[in-house]
Amino acid sequence: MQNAISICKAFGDETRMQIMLMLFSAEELCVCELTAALDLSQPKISRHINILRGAGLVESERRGQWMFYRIASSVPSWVDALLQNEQTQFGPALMRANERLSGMDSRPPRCC
Amino acid sequence: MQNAISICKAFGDETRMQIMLMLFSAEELCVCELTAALDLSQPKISRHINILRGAGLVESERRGQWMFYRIASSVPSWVDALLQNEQTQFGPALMRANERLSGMDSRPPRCC
DNA sequence: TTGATATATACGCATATCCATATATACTGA
DNA sequence: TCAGTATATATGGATATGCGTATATATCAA
Repeated sequence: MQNAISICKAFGDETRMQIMLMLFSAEELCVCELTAALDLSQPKISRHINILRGAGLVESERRGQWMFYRIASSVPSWVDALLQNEQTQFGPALMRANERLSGMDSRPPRCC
Repeated sequence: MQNAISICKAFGDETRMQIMLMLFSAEELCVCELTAALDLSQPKISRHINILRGAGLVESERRGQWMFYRIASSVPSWVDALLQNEQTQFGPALMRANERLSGMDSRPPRCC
C-alpha cells in the first residue's frame, strides 16, 4: 500500500512519527534500540513498526537475533522533506531519545 | 494544530485528500461546488472541511451565502510537494471530479 | 417578515485504532 | 537439546473516527 493516504495514516501517530525520525537520523535501528530510545514497550514498537512497513515506509533485515529497520529507499520525495522538516521541529524530544540510545548498554553489534 | 501529525491525520482519509486536491487545482471552491464535484453529501463535505481547517490546511472566507475554501497560505512546503505528487497519481478520479464541477449548473458567482 | 438556498452541527451507530498484557515464535550459544 | 534474548502476534477493552440522517444557523431576495 505505497500510496499517499496510507503513508499519511502511518505518519498520523506520535509513536510512528518518532520511530521514523529516529530511523531518519540513525540510518538503521533494531527494535530493542527503538524501545530503549523512545522508552516504550517492545510490543508497542513492533506493532507500530509493522504499520510503517505496511505503508511501505520502512524496510527490514534480520541479522542474527535482531531485526534491523531503516527507511525504505523508495519513499516519495515529499516524505524526505517532511522528515527533514520535523527533525528541526521535534528537537528536544528527539535529543532525549538519542541520549537514551547512547546510554543504552549491550547494543547489538554493527558490522565493520 | 499546525503540526505534522495533525496534518498527516487530516490527509489520511480519501475524502479529505480529494478535497485538498480539488482545492489545489481550483484555487478556491465553496461547499456546494465540492459537493457536486466529488458527488458526496453536503454534511460530509462540511465535516471533513472542518477537520482540514482544524489542521490548519485550509482557510475560509464567506462571500454572501457561500463559504469559500482554499489551501492555507502557510502550509509547510512538503504539503505542496505531496499535493503536486498526488495530482499526477490520482489522475482519472480527479478528472471526473473536474468534469462534474464543469457540468454543475448555477455555480456561485466569482468576483471580476 | 417569509421562503429559499447554503452551510454547519448534533445524534446514534458501526467500525477502526490504540493500548497493555500475555503468549508465541525465532535465533543463539552452550 | 535447553536456556536466554529478541521480536512478533493474539486478545479484550477503551477511545476515536466516519457515516447517514435530521436539524440548526446564516444569508439573501422579495
